[in-house]
Amino acid sequence: MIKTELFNQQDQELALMAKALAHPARIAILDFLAQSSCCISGDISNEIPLSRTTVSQHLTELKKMGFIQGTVEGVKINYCLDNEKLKEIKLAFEQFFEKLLSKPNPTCEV
Amino acid sequence: MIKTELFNQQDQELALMAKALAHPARIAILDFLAQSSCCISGDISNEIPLSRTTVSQHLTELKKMGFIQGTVEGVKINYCLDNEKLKEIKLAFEQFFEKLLSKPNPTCEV
DNA sequence: GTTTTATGACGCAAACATACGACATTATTG
DNA sequence: CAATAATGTCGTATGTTTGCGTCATAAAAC
Repeated sequence: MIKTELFNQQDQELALMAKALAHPARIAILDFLAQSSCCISGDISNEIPLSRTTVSQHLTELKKMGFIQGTVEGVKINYCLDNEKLKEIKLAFEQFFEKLLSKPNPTCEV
Repeated sequence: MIKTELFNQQDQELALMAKALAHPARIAILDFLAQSSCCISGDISNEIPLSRTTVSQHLTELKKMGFIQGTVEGVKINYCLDNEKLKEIKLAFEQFFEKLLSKPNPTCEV
């Protein structure tokens, strides 16, 4: 019943990136990682009003799409933004919107 | 079980915009509307490999988030991009990514 | 005024996402 | 090596999205 494979590769990828941002918790996590000058581990869970388990899942999701990286440091894990990848993602969105806006508004009125 | 209301307004709004883009069909619809020099009605269904009903739902979703407008013209409906609103959305994403990238990559290595 | 055409609304089933507690794992601490 | 701490994984409940067929509606064509 899922039909995403019917669409072209580029559309699918942009949709996946958008999906990764499609939850306020994940936006908040990215915000928090950007603000903490160095990358923090499970302190993220304390900043997000969700259970540790749920936050862990959101982190996994963000990692899967390349927004963040995790570095094991003993028992702890340091998560941080992947700035290079973020630049790519930013560019993908920008180019998409540029494409949409490259034509003047059509005359929709009858 | 839904906990979005626990997050701040801005995060919620960005998440909703991202959600609207989180399906390849909706990306494809926006692409198509951008390419057709004037706005087209149900021809969109013919361009998207999904049933007319499903496309209609995706259109409703895009309209709800302000990406597109629909103008009734007799039996037909002309859909078109809302360029003004698109500019706002584009800006919101840009500012979000700027914020994330405003700090140098933290030193994640041990 | 009946038929056709273009659409949206409704309802349902299958797939996915979200949220969480309980368990497993692994590194440190004592 | 036992206890503790920091995490991830699994299973499960519930909520949401996707996709579609059928029906309703309303303009246009006959």
